[in-house]
Amino acid sequence: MNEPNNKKDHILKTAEELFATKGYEAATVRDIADAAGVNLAMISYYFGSKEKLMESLFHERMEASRMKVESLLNDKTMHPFQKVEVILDDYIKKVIHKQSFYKILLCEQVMKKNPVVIKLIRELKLSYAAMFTQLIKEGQKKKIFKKNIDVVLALTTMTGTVTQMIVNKDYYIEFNEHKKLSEPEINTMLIEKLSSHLKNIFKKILGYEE
Amino acid sequence: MNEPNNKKDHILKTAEELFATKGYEAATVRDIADAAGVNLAMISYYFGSKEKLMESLFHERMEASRMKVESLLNDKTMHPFQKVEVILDDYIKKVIHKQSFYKILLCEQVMKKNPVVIKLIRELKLSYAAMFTQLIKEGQKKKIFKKNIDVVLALTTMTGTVTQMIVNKDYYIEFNEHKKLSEPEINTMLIEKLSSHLKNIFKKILGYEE
DNA sequence: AAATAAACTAAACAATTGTTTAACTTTGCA
DNA sequence: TGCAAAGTTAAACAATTGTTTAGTTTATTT
Repeated sequence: MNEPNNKKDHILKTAEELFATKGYEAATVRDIADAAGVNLAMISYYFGSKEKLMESLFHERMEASRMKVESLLNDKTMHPFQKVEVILDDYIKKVIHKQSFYKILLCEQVMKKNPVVIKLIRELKLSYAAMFTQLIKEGQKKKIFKKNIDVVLALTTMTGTVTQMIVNKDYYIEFNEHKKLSEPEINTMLIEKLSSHLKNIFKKILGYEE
Repeated sequence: MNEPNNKKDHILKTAEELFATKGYEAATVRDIADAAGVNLAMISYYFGSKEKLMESLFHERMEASRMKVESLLNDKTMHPFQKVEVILDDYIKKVIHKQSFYKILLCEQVMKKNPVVIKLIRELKLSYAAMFTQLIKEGQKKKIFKKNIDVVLALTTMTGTVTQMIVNKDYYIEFNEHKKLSEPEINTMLIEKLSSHLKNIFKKILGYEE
């Protein structure tokens, strides 16, 4: 399931790991080739260049993690805050289960170097904001959410909290003395904690009283 | 403003800007030397190496932004939540006014490459957590804050929201149509928005009812 | 089986990297 | 003034970078 079935995907997966741990610039094509167990030239052969390898990674991963939002927005039966909860849980799981990619994403947002990557990120952010705006309006129309909600600020807290947790992970474990837990157990715990934490926060942000 | 080592500080400031925009690896010592208008060899002369230049930057900036917490914690007259508000405002202003450094800090937290830098970050994080824990305990003793507050999770939302805002800045301006504002005006607005946003959130996190 | 295309490799490529050298100029002070 | 220390420079250093080449092996098609 998670195992890449062909060589190209294997290189992509290896590159993802190295970009996340060493950074894009510091991870050389030789590092990637060695770690993937393939010849140096195979990276140019399959992707054209290191830069395009990065772009392929973003195309691949962002396509795979696209939200299934339309059905959620059009659902007339589900409660607006339940929809918010679904979005929060969906995002949290995505980030925690794909920490390597979201580390790369975070750094690329800071650098803004690769134009193709920037464009992909921009489109994702704006679609996210538009979707969330619509959802909030629905809740406001039903007098469930308060007026004058700052959408981008709300989403900034969502993405900021979760991505920052990737980086704070070790401190979190150390501070709360969860060292005995295995890696999957830690991730499950983080998802749990982040979920209730952000749902609680979003009640306040949206002015929702249950 | 005493500046005994003008040139060294100038190089440091230039390097900070380039590390923030291009990243540590991509910003070459020649880039830094050219941008600072100094000879290439001056960087090795003053700092020893590129790596130590980075470490000098962190020593310099983190020392300068050290919290004046002791007086805050020992203050018996100020309300616990007022203290939280002071901490939030202090952190927000620091990050917004020193965006370049906090971009670098963010990336370094992801990479974890330079041991000296990692150690500095770790010490800062743990001292922050310890300080905040004490503050929360004070509020709990006075029956103002609720029990079972996740300190690291709370701080993760604080740092995550603010640092993420640096990265979301352009989208925030675009989405809310604030393009006409100047850079200082934007920063003032961001500080204002983040302040009320996080104070609101922390009321919920701490279970504080005004 | 022969021919053609795809997959793969080791070696070489030019360019760039951080750092050092050795010579030169300026500064500070006895 | 004299002169050592500090500051500054252009040039060179070895190592590493991403990419390409030219050739070989493997797979597919006819």
